[in-house]
Amino acid sequence: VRFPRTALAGDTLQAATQLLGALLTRIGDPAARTGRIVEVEAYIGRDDLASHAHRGRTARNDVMFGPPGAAYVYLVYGMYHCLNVVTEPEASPAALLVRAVEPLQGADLMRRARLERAEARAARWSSDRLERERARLRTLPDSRLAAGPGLVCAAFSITRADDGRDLCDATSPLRLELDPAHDVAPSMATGARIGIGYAPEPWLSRPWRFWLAGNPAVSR
DNA sequence: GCAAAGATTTGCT
DNA sequence: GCAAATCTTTGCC
Repeated sequence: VRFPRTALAGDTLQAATQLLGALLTRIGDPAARTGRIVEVEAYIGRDDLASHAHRGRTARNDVMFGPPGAAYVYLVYGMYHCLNVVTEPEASPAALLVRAVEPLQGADLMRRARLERAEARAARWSSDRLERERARLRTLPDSRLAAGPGLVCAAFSITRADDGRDLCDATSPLRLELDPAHDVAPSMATGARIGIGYAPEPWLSRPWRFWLAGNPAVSR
């Protein structure tokens, strides 16, 4: 089922409750990778000192200032990509960081994507380090394949090339889908955002992280 | 131009 | 619990 752009066009905290439980799909040929979004974080407006938008519009965060439904993808710590879903109307910079996804389809492809990423980087590694990584990935449970924002992008092969892509377009190779049969309300939990120690209060403690309590794919 | 930091993940102490 | 890995973006000179 198509994910309605209207669910992202308004209040970001409201949108978070819609995005939680939705499906993220990467089209492949012939197989696709699909998972349920089980953890998100909201970054809202120029005032939010934890948000990339707080210093205004730049080349990197440009799509945050654009229309809702676009993918905002950036590189953190020089090695991990993070996927955000842009919310709120144009010129109102806000987004939801996709922190964790529970694999539903194509977990084998996600595992392979994680492995290929390690192999691509292995040129500068010792041979036993690569071997250890291979062994670790072999025994990693499916539920941990995308259990973190950097891991979501590794498992779904998301890079800066996907920045700006329309996630609400039903023909997009990377897109959102609604799962009407799934009700997240009973297990939804909220808390402070993670990894924003640089931000002062009250932003540091804003309960803008949402997750499905008890789900094995939630980060940490 | 250059220096510093970062919406992370992993492994070791 | 702490530090390393790794490189783009940003801010300041």
